[in-house]
Amino acid sequence: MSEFLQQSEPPTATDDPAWRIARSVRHAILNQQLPAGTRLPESRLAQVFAVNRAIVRKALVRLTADGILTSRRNQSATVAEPSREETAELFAARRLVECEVVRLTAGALSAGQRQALEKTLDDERSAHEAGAHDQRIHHSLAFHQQLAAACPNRVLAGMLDGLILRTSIAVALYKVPGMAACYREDDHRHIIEALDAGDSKQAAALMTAHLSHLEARLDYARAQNTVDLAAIFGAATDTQPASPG
Amino acid sequence: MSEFLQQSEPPTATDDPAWRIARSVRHAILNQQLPAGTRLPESRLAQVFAVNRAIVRKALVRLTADGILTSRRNQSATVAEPSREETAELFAARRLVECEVVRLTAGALSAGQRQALEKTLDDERSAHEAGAHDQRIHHSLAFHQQLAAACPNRVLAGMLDGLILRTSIAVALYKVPGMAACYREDDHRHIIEALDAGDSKQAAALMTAHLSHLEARLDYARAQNTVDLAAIFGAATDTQPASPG
DNA sequence: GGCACGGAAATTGTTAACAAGTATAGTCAT
DNA sequence: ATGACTATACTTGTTAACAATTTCCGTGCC
Repeated sequence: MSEFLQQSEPPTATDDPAWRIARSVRHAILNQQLPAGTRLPESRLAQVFAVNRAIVRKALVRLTADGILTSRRNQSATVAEPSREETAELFAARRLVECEVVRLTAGALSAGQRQALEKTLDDERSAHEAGAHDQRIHHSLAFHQQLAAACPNRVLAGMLDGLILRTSIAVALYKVPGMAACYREDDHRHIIEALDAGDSKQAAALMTAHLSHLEARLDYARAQNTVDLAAIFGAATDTQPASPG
Repeated sequence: MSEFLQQSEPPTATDDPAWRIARSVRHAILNQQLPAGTRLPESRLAQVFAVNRAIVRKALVRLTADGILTSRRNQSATVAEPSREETAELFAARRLVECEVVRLTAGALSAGQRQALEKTLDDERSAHEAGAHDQRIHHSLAFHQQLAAACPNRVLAGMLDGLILRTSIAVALYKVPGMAACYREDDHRHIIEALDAGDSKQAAALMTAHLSHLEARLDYARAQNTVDLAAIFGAATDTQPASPG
């Protein structure tokens, strides 16, 4: 029934082990370490995170509800593989939601939020100039997430969090390899400037253009690669430790 | 992270027992049988639905992700109790999403969808004239759900499904008792007419007014009542059958 | 009468084990 | 060499039992 309302779920289950796993998976997806279609077997995740399978299952159910995993019966959960149609729908939904978010946020940024955004902008620019493609994407995503966090409407913010995740899967799936060069460096900064000026209309227009530009450079000819779960999540498996002779 | 994307999750888990439970709970909430704050203990639901607790837990995790239940650690899940602020945010989000949905749906209704909507309109009117308050609400919700189902953008449709559920909880929580009389009978019909005419702008405007009118007549002085789970879900518990004699 | 304390009941958290289904690889026949 | 077939390994589904926590109620004290 539901796949949005991401948000940080404030006090309730921060110490829930299932939540730690869900956060790790989301983080890995945002950092493009888990391409679309990647299988996530319960037992494997249970090993990697050193927890019971039931706990993994809880995280998996949640992530499936978020729409970033797909679960078929008696089969491993996999990272969602949004079709061309769904990708278009995701971008349309995100334009609608994120534009409203910036409208509501215009002129309402706290000093701390403004400062954090500025830092993200700098980090992003640095990464771009250094040619650190993955880093730039990471900071770019953080920019949008901070926008969501700054939105006074928490419901919309949660929806945007979910859409950011899902669109990032689609982008990783359909992006063209040499995409970094086409990155429009000042988009984010212009949006912040409109926000500072309290110009909600301008901010929304810039966001629409920004997202449309991103969508326009997908080419729908994907390639998926396999990954090592243990390496990504930084844990040892030691199921078959080699004994030195 | 996520609480939206309701939708029917087409092929994957239709036969999943956890799904049956989740659907029953959603249905009960939509029919105002489970007021906000109602506790839903795992063992009790396991009894009522004659399944294992793990299955119930799966449904509960999902419904929590949907934002219609809240789960605190070591405590029973309860039906969400949206605050005044969250209710306002829910309505704002729903206006945004549902207006876009009707915009996209205008002039794009299939014959079957059009016919189903017409029937719902008739049912709603009949229920209203008969003074069947609960029935009228049921058909009214069905109207909005059918609109979501008709939307070509499935992502937005899923988000709307979730928002309809959550706003219905808020409405049940904050509605004034004698609300039936204030129901604006022709709102839904006018929207359909705009949809038929392909007038997306008019349809969106009518929907905004419709939702704002609904929100405006909440009074934020709630009263919650307890309920009998077994009676609602129509199952026997027989934990302590009274022996005659 | 109200409040603090304590114990019992109820409830969720966690785990292990088994059952059932699916995918993989190897074999054999064509 | 290719195809179907079978056995094996892998993965998820389901269940029961125990541990930890919370809630509820009754008691005693102020």
